[in-house]
Amino acid sequence: MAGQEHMGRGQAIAPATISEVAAAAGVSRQTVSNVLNAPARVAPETAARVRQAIEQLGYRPNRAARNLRARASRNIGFKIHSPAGVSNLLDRFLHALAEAAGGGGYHVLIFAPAPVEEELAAYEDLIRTGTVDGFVLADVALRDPRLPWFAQQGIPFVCFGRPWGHEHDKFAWADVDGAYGVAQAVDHLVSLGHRRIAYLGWPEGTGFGDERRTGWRDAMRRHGAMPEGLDGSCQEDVATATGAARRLLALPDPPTAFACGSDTFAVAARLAGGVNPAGQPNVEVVGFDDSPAAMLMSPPMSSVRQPVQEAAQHVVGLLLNQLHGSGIPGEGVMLRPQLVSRGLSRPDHGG
Amino acid sequence: MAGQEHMGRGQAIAPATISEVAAAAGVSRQTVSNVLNAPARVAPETAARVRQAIEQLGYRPNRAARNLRARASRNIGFKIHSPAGVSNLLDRFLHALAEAAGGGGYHVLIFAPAPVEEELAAYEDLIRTGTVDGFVLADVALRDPRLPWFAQQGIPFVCFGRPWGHEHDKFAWADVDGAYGVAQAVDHLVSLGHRRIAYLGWPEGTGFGDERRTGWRDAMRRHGAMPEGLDGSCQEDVATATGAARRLLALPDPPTAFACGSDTFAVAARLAGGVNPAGQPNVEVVGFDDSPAAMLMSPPMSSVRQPVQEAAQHVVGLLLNQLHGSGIPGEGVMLRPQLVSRGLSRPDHGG
DNA sequence: GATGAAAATTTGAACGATCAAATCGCCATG
DNA sequence: CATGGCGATTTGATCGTTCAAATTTTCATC
Repeated sequence: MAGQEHMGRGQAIAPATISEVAAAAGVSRQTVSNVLNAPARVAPETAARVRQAIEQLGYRPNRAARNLRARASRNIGFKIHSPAGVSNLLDRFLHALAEAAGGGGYHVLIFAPAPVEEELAAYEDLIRTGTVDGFVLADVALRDPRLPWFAQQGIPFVCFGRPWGHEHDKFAWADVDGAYGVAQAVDHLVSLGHRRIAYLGWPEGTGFGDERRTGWRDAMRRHGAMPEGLDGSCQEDVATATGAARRLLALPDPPTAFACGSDTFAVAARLAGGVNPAGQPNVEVVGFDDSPAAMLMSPPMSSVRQPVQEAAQHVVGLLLNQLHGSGIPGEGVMLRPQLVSRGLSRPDHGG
Repeated sequence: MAGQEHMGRGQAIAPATISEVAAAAGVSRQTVSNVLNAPARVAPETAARVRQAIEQLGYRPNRAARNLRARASRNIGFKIHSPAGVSNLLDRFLHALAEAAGGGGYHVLIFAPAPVEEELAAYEDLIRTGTVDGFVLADVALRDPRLPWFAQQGIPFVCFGRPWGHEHDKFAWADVDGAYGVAQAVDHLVSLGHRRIAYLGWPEGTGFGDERRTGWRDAMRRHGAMPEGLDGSCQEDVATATGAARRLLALPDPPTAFACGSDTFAVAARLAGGVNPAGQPNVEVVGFDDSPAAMLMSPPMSSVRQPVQEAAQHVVGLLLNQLHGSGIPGEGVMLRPQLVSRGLSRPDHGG
């Protein structure tokens, strides 16, 4: 009975080798290898015999030996950074990344370089030792110096996020259209009856933040609303952002709603707006990232959700294309986020 | 000039091998190896010459070859699961894990088995192929069947969380004293003048949740307060938990404060309690996990913070001990969480 | 200067897989 | 019946490193 049962019970694991399988099946090493990697070359009965031996011995090809011979690790490197803010975007992305990588026979290897100055050295080390075949970058900054450096070194990589500050068609990336997302937020707020819609997000210079702000401004103009004076860009921490939102609300003609660059900003906007005697927020707020906190707030908050799963799939696809030689390093994929609308959506609001 | 400069610029990377370094330094392969792995065996001037050659060629030992020879991957496997709730505990843990592993020359390899039924097969595969040397489990359930299975298979592993439902001294683990944490929360609430302190957490059967509830009950008794009727255990989603909290608040002698099993429960308790005309919450709530949301709430919420960094360090230490033969698989480390007290802490609260 | 011990270095083999080339067996064809 | 061709299988070499054992060098001692 070939079986599901485990054979060695309780002992430390000493996996079978290809030679042991070959001996058990009465064939040579190479034939076993062919059964697994080029079944067409093997006669059907031989293949069956070999497969049975594989089952019986629980054989699985050794990864290190394969890697050595193939000069490839089948690992994707990902630098993990300390989480900040309420968003769990990176969490979701990492999960999706592991899933997508697994589909292609790859694994995700995470690392956390202790001092920042050693970051480039850490990347270089992982590549030179053959620990990973390439990288996924999820924290691309404006004019990120890593990108040209990677390219110059011939290190394969793909960005989750556009290479802001560089020519987009020189690097591989998958990203979400932030301008479209914020425009959706504005459209939603307009449909609720709002005209004075402020923006709360990062100050000029983050790339993705600038795009989101542009999305807000363009959408406002499209609706014939005036964005002037309603830009509340500031640092992404609640204290600062709450202050910025309060300043806007103290204007002679204050905003009745906020479109925000992130859920952290959105939380700040809600705090600044306060609640009316019925416990309802005085300002309508739409966040970005759809973090768990958005749903758990009272009342729940609308937020723009990024298609993280698709993004991860594209990122992995682009990287594998590069690794298998069939892809160019200058390829971009743009995805559309989706507004998750929450709340009672009654337009009898401001005024 | 031995250098920081990179040498091959723009070309695909073809790292130097140990033989090339040996040739450049005029020594044999083994001497180069010794310089790196057993410097005491090499004459000082020879070592210097070899080191210079290493620098010049940018040599880094190939990981696959090392792994093959050493029969070890120096990788720690970690199954990543979809995030849920406001807590970013796992995020923080994963970051700390990668950091701790890196300190010991290891890396963290994450994977996400698609269907749950294949989970054990996925673990087995990673071990049999030598892709990882052991596992860290951060999602140990009550009577988790993986633990005895791993032990029986001789697969090294360490749990972040106690092996509830099994004999604790049969497995390796590091965990945080949940009872102590909730007791701290109760102490804090008592010091604020509260006596009627309810508990909101998971229903019987999670292990860690049961311990936290016990911590609340024991602390209440220690203070001479009566926990009876104030246990609001229910599923961990906001709708359900809000309902449970409301039922408690509707009692003839309602609680004035809540100690909670997680920040998600705590958010629900705050929602159920509502705010007074001044915008202040009607009930005092202490959460667990100190998620970003706790700090961002208005007013900020106290929460019990787990020493994730230390936990990760211990987890890695215990695993490496097992892998290096000097550790037994039945060792546990208990850590103390710390209450992060927030808010204006004015004791003039309850009726 | 011979002797031996200790230090320094080198050689050969092995880890487990796959690639490339060689060999074997079989059958159709002339 | 020799020949060629083709499918199936095997052999030898190799990926880059480290272990174990062998060898060479150094140096103190008598």
